[in-house]
Amino acid sequence: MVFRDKVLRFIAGVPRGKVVSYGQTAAACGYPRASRAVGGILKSLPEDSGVPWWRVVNAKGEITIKGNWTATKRLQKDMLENDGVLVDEGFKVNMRLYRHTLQAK
DNA sequence: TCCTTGACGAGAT
DNA sequence: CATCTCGCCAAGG
Repeated sequence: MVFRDKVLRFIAGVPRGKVVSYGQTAAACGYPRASRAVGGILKSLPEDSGVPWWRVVNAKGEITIKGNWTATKRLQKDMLENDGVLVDEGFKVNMRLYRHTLQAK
């Protein structure tokens, strides 16, 4: 199992209405400090991956997307709101309310 | 194999 | 709260 696959699998496990941070995802995959790598993976994520990439935001709960691949801040915001997650004007979500936590603690 | 790239993060200023 | 700096890492050229 490659890091990339573990990441995708983890994200695929994030339930609707919840979000996770890049760092949290990296940690869940065994690399607490590979948050940046996670971003790199999502950047090159195939469109038909079926992975809910929009449920991944940075540690502050902010949508930190830059360019315009298939994804844009606007799109991610729509996807999240469609999930029932509130996104404010600054493209931020309240992590305290929506952060997805693993079963154990 | 070395070098560059970021959808990052935590801390200091 | 806005910036800057530095550390971390998988991927790709």
